[in-house]
Amino acid sequence: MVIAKKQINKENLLAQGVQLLMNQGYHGTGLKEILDAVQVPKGSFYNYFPSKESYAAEVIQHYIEPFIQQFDGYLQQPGLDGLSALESYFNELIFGLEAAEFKGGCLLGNLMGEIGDTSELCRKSLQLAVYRYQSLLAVGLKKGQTEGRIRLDKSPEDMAALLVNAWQGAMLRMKIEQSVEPLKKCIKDLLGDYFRL
Amino acid sequence: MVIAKKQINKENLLAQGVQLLMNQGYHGTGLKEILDAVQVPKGSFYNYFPSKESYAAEVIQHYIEPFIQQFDGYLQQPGLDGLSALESYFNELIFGLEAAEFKGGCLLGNLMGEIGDTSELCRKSLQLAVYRYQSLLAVGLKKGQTEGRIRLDKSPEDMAALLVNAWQGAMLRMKIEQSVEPLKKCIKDLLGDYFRL
DNA sequence: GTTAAAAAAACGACCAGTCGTCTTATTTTG
DNA sequence: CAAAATAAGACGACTGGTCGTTTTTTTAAC
Repeated sequence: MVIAKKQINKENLLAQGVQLLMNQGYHGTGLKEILDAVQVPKGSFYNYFPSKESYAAEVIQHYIEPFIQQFDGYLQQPGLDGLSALESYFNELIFGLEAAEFKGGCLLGNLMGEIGDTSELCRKSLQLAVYRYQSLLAVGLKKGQTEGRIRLDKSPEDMAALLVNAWQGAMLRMKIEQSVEPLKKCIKDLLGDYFRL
Repeated sequence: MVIAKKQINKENLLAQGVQLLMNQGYHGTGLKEILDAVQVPKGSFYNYFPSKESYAAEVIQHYIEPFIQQFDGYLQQPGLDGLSALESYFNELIFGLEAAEFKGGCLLGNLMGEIGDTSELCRKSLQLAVYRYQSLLAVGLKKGQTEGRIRLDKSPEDMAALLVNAWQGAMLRMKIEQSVEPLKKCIKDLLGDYFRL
């Protein structure tokens, strides 16, 4: 099958884009670098994507999916309450970022800052990705509320928004401090204190 | 005096750099664009700065100064307690960002994401700028503590760090939502609730 | 007239995107 | 069914232009 090969190429392009765009940014990454890495000829790129901008918009969606799956895994785990699921999930993230030596951070945060208000296409894609992510975190927080572990006087959505925002900021701090300490403090402040019943 | 002209040129370059780097990012802004804007010939750039990277590192410091002055103004204002100083300051920021139609956001946040872990020079500059800013916010929080308006069981430094992080995240959200709502919620959650006694 | 600062010109490398060409599928026709 | 016609996909060379930086020339200061 040739159609399969095409899907594989596209998948490879997206996966490589996640890595390169996260580490070097949108304007800091050339198409050639991406194409060389996945051994796709320059001329073929535009058979897969109409433009670099549209490609980046797809990369954004491709990036967030695993995170949603990962947290959803914790959420579905029987015998694990919502608050513990959140804690376990973020601890795993922190562990991974430490192992990766704080490289890259979050593609969403990086691109929001770099092109969040200059590329309409990417802005919409970022909006959707963050919304999906935040909504899922809100589910975990709501579960924690019904289980009596999380305060009830704040809406899950509002708490999720604060959690996402503080986490994004902590990721930026991680990058310049070269340490996961900001991440740990962020989770401790919110999940370990502010959100707690 | 010719030395004065040189200082003016350098100042103009830095001021223009703040605007362009904030709105378009590091890799998204060419030297030519900056130089054209302040009418400095391209060949002259390296009489002012050794490299683009070093220039950006200086732009970062040039960016944060007014914010420090602005908040310090509120802090010095007699009859204004620490918590109110923080609230007034951030409300003024929000007002300004709304008037500017959410453009740019925060140079520090944007550059932390884009080049915070690829340019060592800028990393150090960002580190210093954030540290200075956060320390000043901590002074305001500490003042609020002695005045009995802010909780005492958390250190001013830790609260300032959380405030900076959440604010950075809220700025990113502002850019993609094209709304100051995230900023308002961020300040309300932290200054209006979590930090309060 | 000598020295140092300023600016023009030039540098190779790279940018996103397009070109015509060649190869492979798909469809049409007998 | 097979052969011919057509369309779609793959591809590397190339486009004009811009990148950050360096070299060379011009200008200004003393």
